[in-house]
Amino acid sequence: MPPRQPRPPGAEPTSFPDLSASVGDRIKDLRTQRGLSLTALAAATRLGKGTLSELERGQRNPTLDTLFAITTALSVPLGDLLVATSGDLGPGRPPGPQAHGQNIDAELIGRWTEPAELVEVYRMTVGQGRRQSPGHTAGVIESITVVSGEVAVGPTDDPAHLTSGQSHTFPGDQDHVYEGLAHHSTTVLVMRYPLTPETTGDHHE
Amino acid sequence: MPPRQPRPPGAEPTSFPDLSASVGDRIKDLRTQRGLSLTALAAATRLGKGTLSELERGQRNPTLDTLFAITTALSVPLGDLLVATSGDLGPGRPPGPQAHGQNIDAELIGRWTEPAELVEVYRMTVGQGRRQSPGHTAGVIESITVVSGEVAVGPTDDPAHLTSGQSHTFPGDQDHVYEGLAHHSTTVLVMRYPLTPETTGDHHE
DNA sequence: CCCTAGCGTTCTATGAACAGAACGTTCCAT
DNA sequence: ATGGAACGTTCTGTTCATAGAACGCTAGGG
Repeated sequence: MPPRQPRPPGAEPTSFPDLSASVGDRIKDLRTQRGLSLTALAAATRLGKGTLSELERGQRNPTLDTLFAITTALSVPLGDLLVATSGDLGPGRPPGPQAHGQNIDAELIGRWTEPAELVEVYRMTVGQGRRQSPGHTAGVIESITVVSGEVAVGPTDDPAHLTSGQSHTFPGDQDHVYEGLAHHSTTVLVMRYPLTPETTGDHHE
Repeated sequence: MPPRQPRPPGAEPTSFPDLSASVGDRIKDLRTQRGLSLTALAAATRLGKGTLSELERGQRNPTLDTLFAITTALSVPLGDLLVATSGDLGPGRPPGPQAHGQNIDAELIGRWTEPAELVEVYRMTVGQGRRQSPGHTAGVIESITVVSGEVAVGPTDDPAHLTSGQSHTFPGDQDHVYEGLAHHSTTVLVMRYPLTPETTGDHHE
């Protein structure tokens, strides 16, 4: 569907139902592609689910903040909402942008490839308590920066104790632990996966 | 869900623009490029010129309709406003001691509010050379994690030397430096702006 | 000196975007 | 059947983006 027509002078000054509708369609496509419910996307974006419901049906005129919250949760560039061309979102990426643990939530906010590695950036919130993580694929390196709260992270036998503003880097391919020491902690997690020839890169600048 | 950005009184706009500010800068650039006054652009877009004035200064959170009206009047694609975080960082700010300068690109990939602060996450790429950054608004804290390459960052008089996987945290409200030591470096930058309850609005009703 | 004309900013009222709760539905488990 | 869990929709009150007017500023002309 054409996203919209450049409105000739004399048309309605307010509200372009075409535009809102096409953006809404696009959001719904992206959401369902990932198998997310409205409730899940609402949680990931921190938007009201009523808001999303009406947005998807073109009954709202979203603000820039709202659009940005949605695109980052869905990990697409902002422009992707505005070119309603039914662009499929590239290869893989079935799992969706966020993962749940009892105590841990991770939302993918950035992902790109370097010459020799794939980089993913997560916003991770950690509730109080300890959580073991088995090693991931070989060669993975994790860097965590604490935004708020207090955590102990790192190799199971030698975790680092971090508070606001502190960072730590450790190998992600051996068992490690995330332990929330405050009631609620927010962190930024950078994961770097060595690029094997099979791991085909993704797009996005 | 992000309620509203902090706009500390009397402070210059940050040179790591938040989303609204960067879009505002972009609009102003495009408008002045064309020799248009606010009044003229208001007429062309059928928006209030007060609206445009505040938009350009990052004091509003425009809706999709508003953005569309502006882009069509200026005949640029909508996406042109939204990638405004790429490119030069801080419009022509510092004639400082930068040797090669300008070689910095920052893309906003995450943004949310904590109870007491606004958090922004950038993917920042740094070319070789040194770049001074003037202090941003009071209380800002920056944390940088190097993904690839090699940089020296921090307070101008005491920068830290970082390579892949290393991180550093420093106050962003005093002069600091970003220096790329490798030909090309990629980093993740976390900026935290204190949210003081009263700085939310410059006017009240 | 006024005056007027253009500029960008600030003010005021209104309507809409928003969060969150309440609702109706469907689909399981018991 | 009955409960409850998940879904998407609708409702309600609050916040904020918007239009347009009023304002202050800087010329330039008579």
